[in-house]
Amino acid sequence: MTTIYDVARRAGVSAATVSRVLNGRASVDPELAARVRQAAEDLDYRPNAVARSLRRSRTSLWAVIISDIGNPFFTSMVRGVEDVAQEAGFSVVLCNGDEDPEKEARYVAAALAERMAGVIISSSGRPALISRLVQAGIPVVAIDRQPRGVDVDTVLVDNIHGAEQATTHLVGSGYRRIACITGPRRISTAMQRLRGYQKALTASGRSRDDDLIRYADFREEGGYRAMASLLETDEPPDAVFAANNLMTVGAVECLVDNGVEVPDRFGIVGFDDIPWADLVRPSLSTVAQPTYDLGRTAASLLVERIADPAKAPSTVVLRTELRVRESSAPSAGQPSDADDSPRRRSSTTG
Amino acid sequence: MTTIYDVARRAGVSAATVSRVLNGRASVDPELAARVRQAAEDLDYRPNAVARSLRRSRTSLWAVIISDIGNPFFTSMVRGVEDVAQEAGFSVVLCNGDEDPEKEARYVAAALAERMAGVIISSSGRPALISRLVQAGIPVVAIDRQPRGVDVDTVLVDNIHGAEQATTHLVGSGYRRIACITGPRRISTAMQRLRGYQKALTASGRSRDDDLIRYADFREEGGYRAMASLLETDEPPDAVFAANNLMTVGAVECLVDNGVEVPDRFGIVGFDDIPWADLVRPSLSTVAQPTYDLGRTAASLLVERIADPAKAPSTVVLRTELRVRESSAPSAGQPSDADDSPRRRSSTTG
DNA sequence: GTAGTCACTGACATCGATGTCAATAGCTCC
DNA sequence: GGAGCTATTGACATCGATGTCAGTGACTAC
Repeated sequence: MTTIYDVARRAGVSAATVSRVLNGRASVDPELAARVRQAAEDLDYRPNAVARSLRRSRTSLWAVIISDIGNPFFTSMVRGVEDVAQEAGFSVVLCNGDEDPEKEARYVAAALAERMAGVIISSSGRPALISRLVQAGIPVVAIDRQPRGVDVDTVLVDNIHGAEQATTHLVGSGYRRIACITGPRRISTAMQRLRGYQKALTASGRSRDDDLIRYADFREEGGYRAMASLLETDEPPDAVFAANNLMTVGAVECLVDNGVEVPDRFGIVGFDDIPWADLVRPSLSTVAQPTYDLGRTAASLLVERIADPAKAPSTVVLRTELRVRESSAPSAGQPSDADDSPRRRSSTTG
Repeated sequence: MTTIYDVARRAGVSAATVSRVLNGRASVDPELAARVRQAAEDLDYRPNAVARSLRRSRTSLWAVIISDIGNPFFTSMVRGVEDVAQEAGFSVVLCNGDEDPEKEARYVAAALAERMAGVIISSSGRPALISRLVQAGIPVVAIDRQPRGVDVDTVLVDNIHGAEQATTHLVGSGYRRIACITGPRRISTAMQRLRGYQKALTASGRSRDDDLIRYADFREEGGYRAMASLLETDEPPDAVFAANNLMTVGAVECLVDNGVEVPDRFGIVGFDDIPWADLVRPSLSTVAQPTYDLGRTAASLLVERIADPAKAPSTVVLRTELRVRESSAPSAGQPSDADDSPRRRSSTTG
């Protein structure tokens, strides 16, 4: 690979001058500048980012550590991050924490070792990981999940309100025994969505029944198993609120496998939209999150923090939106166009 | 951040000795070594990967440049890469090319500038990008898509055979006018899958009709538009082979929106599986790819290439598997259990 | 004519880790 | 006892880009 010295030699100047020309930071004689540019082009010179990072003690890479690359929620978020990052002159690399604290720790270590310019993290692990980044002076933004006991910029959605709205909707649709499949206790979104569910039940005057709550793993299989376990109880529920998209899919698969009629016999609403929600039969009611905007917002916060590392951390909360589709609307409550639209084929035959 | 000199000072040795202890490359007095390790731990010392990379002129990061992070095909592949990378002591960062040659070029530039240890790329752009990496001496493996005119390690699936099998299956199911929605002409998989389709039609004695071919963009919207345009022709098809998963979803959405009965009036098979293929109604017949193994294989090739940069490039071709579900099986040809399983609700009413 | 200002340039140190080389000490062998 | 060997250690150069500082020449102001 050609270095700055090769360019300097070819242009007949010093390395310092080449650096000045290519970074445009100081004035250089136009004729010399032209020679340098020509030499750089002739040699197809590309500055060594490693050397530059070492000298400047900062890089131009952001690490986005997401907790499950297989979850479409994160992929859309990443696009939002990328778009802002690019405008600000950063490149984004993704790290797949995979809901595995070990794996996540490895990526945090890598981000530290590589002295990344910033980190956006949706943590499934210990808040200590985030503290470590903060202590090392690496700008961090937490996204989607709130790390406990660490004071960093954070972007969240109103989980409690979203879950409350979804549960209230199930109540309003006439379901009587509403269960909740939420995520691991250590993850803030799991607990907040559970709280929203409980709040809605209390508000509608229902008694609280912990037998109706399952803590799963935010994955499809976990949702399936949790649903199966709910169906096996003495008094099975007739509706469920699932705290993320993959578990919703798992729960529906379980219902289908057990021949339970959705939505007539059983209602379901999931937190977070899924792609192709319209293609699935019955189509799924969901609490949609502004995933792209989550990413954009987090990235903007990161840009600000990099510009001013001393500023006080802020938390941004974005709103969710309940999207009612077929899975939570028993035929009695359906809008009148339900049966003649070609996109709707609700199973009212059973 | 603490440096190697801080550790050296605290342990009362030279920086060289610290380096030796921590890398275990040369013999050091056990007592000194213990002091060094203690000091490193006391100070929570983490070697600066940037400085190390500069000195060694190689990093321990792999870049995986995928063409669409929203496509589940790639997410599963990435897991395969990660698992192998970890065993070999590398970290994987993902770059989202987003089917955009510009964006992809930026990530290739970043991989070059950062002197990444290796690159696995599913290129949507010009082969020149890959050549540039090769010329710079960066180990590269092409995955999923074959770059033209560049001699690098490559991992592919048998696209022609898979497409041929899918199309033959449509022929065998009794469909008569079978269309093909493929991807951009510049992408090898698009052209190979088209060729497989054509081969199958020729083999079954059908005449070739270029009006039945659409070149879309490998995305959902493109699939939708292509399907719409096929339906608008004077002699619309009664079946379609779609060359990737997202376009298949788009095509199905278009069919549903137009009230076309699948599979009785119209058959469809897509290349590459989708998650929740079983939840979608009608469930989709697909050509499944061994995505995880694709990733593992590519990663293994990369490990070998890094170990021996001079070895001759090899190409590995993995097999696909046709998964017949509802979307390509009109009721006449259905197996007998089609109508009483709770998972099957084919629309035989129309 | 001289001091002062300005634009421009190159030499040099620096970022942090590591490879190389020479120096030292301890040992064996004859 | 001295040559020869090995094990261990630190000083130093190095990777490539860039910030700093001093020096040069041209120009202006008095």
